Amino acid sequence: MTGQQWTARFAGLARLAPQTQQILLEKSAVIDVPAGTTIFGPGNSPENMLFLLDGSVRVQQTSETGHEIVLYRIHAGQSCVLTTACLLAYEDYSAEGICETDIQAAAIPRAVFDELVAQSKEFRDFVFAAFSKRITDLFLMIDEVAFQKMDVRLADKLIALSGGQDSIATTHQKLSVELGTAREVISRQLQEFQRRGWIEQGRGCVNLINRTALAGLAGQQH
Amino acid sequence: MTGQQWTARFAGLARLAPQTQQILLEKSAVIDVPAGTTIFGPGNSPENMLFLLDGSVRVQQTSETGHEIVLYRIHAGQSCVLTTACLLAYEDYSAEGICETDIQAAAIPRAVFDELVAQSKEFRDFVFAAFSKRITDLFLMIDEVAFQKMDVRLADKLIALSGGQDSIATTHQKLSVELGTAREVISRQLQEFQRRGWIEQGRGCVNLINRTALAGLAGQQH
DNA sequence: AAGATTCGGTGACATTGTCACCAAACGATG
DNA sequence: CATCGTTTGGTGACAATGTCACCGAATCTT
Repeated sequence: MTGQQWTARFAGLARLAPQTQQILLEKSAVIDVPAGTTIFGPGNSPENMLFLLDGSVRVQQTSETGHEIVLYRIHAGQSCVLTTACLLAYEDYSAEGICETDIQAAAIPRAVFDELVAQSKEFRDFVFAAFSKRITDLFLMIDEVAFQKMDVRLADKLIALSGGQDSIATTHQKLSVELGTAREVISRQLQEFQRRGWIEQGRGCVNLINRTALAGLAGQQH
Repeated sequence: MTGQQWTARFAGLARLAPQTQQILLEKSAVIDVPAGTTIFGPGNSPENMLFLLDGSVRVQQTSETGHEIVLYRIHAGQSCVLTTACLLAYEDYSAEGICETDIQAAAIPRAVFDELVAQSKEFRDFVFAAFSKRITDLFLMIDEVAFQKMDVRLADKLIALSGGQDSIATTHQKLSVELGTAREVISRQLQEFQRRGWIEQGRGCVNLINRTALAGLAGQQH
């Protein structure tokens, strides 16, 4: 992947005017970052707005009590809205972004971003749509954290993390961070799922045996 | 309050170029809405972006299980970011905005908003700062809902709702919606605060007796 | 092979959420 | 004023979840 013409690969950017795409291509740098890197976090504000070309970034937060929770993920074709937000508002991050895979991203300088927002209605719509989606997703997350039962949330998360595969490489500890709960809660719930024959467990992995049953629980609303 | 020159009254807008302020003043309509009105919600998307000149709007969400939770409030000088978001992203609202007081607002048509974002760097900064603040506040709320103890959250909320006064006109039910919990939980916790001599209760009101003690609990982080 | 670390299991208990009631206060109405 | 319905808040039992203090087994390091 050379990075040339990357604007054409994503629906949100391909509809930009040719000269707008040209500015993006000319004035941004394509960078590669290895998995595990913290690309932004407290005391580490990037100079540029990142547009993710390949890979995924996990955004999570650590509370003052030491509890962690995953807020969302950024995938290829998405911009890091929090980066954008903090670039523009001069605020400290309250969250950190960790590369879950090796990633490739376009680094767009602040001034270029501002110029594009001013010049291109399509780019404005892209940016505001990203903000909007992020906020409404956070609304849904608040609803889930506040009101959804843990078994439903865990079933939901297992389906989401499986990505169509039947085996998930993760630990109880990592799952507890995904949902903002305690490791013991995950252990008990997975035992219950196993007792029902919906999953099988190994050290560091969970195998989905009955995806339909899990999806049924996840789909329930109360 | 005539509404003339309202742009000058708010720090975020007063620094706009005079011609930008002129566009805002000329192309937006100042409207008055009585307390209790739902200014936006599912199936009720406003045509305009609202900029609040006076009063406050409570934004809350009802889950599919019927549980309610207050997400945030919009006060004078703030724009309704969710309105903005949905104007620009064509999405359905997942939340509703209810006037807590009689309000006065400037209704800015979508096209005018877009024009201002394109023309004025100061306006862009204002809008993105509002989005950024909203998102980081939602991060804090997720952290609080997921990890903070209920007594701390309630003490915090009582201080916030008091607005410096020593008497709060509210019900246990309303407080439970503020925190996304059950009425019984609020009742028990308020009884405990009363037992400690921190508050006194009347039907439909809570009187703060020992604000310092409440603030101390609210300030604790674990 | 030995020691350290990670991973997961377990029981006891505290906190919070849910449910099914109840009674008192309040408001509307005749 | 008397009555009725609604709102508000109190209560106990129980379920779900969070917290704490452990433990042993698997894995990794050296």
